[in-house]
Amino acid sequence: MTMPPTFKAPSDAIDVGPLAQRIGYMLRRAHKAVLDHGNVAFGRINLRPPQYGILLFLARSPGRNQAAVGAALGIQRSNFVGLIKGLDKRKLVRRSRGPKDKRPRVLHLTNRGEALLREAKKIDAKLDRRFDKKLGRGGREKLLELLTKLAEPDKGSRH
Amino acid sequence: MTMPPTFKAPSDAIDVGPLAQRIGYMLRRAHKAVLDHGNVAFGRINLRPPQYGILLFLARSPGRNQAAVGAALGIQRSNFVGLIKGLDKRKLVRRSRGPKDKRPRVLHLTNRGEALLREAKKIDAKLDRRFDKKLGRGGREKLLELLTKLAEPDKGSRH
DNA sequence: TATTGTTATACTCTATAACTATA
DNA sequence: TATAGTTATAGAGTATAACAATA
Repeated sequence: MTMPPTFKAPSDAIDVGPLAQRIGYMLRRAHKAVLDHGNVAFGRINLRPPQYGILLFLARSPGRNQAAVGAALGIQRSNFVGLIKGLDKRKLVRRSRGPKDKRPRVLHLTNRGEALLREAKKIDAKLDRRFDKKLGRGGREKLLELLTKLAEPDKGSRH
Repeated sequence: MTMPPTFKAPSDAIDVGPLAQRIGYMLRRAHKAVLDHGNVAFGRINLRPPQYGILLFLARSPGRNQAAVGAALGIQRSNFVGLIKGLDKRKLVRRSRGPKDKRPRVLHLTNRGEALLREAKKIDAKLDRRFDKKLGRGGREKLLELLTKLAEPDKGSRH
């Protein structure tokens, strides 16, 4: 197994050696690549990817409060405030207070929000086509399956 | 396809609906989960994951300068300074200046650096075993293959 | 002029503590 | 007292500009 040192000098691919086998490193690189694309694409309709996530979630599960939506998306409620305020100011979401419990702000998409979401979904589909081209047949489904397993909380973590 | 609203209330799994099918979202969740584990594990030997990456890279490719190592790891040279200084202060790496070109600082692992890297590799292997358990047989290899494809720069991006 | 390392700075994402108003 | 939203703040990670020394 004595291998000669590899110097993949020429093209734009860099030989990072054993790093290419590290899950954390490759997740970082892949996430950044995908995020960069998302920022550019959604930026055209003035949305950041997390805000698109909020719209998408509210279309399916309207009527939740901020804490619930934030928890589902993995965003702490304090950090959620800025995101949702941005959407509120643009009249993409409605934050109503119920007459019974006046603490929670119940979230709904407005008509404008639904319209923008339709645009955003087109952008998203375009992004997916680009990624599908890279990942190959069945690649996206397999990737999502594996990422879901990684993201699941540890069972019986005796660490 | 009229599906009833899904309320996966009980366990710790949250129903995020269509978000679970978004590559960017799942990459973010998976990356964070893996990073959290890495921070805890490598924190025990006072390393942050990017610093482990530097040691790993230098063991395989010694004698490069900061800009080269940073570029290979996807870290800008300005942001690389703090990371490498931390390793230098702990005598894990040597930053020498050649007599010919006095600008670049040529990087090598010290004996201490090699010793710590051996410890770090054990921690890394332990992390991998944990991830392998989640990912199942062949999961890690497949995941790395897909992430590599995603991280590759776009060819002929006509955007 | 270009390159290497460096500093300073800013912006995003994330994390924690503390406040308010409600319950 | 507990909860929901909010504010402030701090820490990573990342990005850009500018500078000094060197080539």
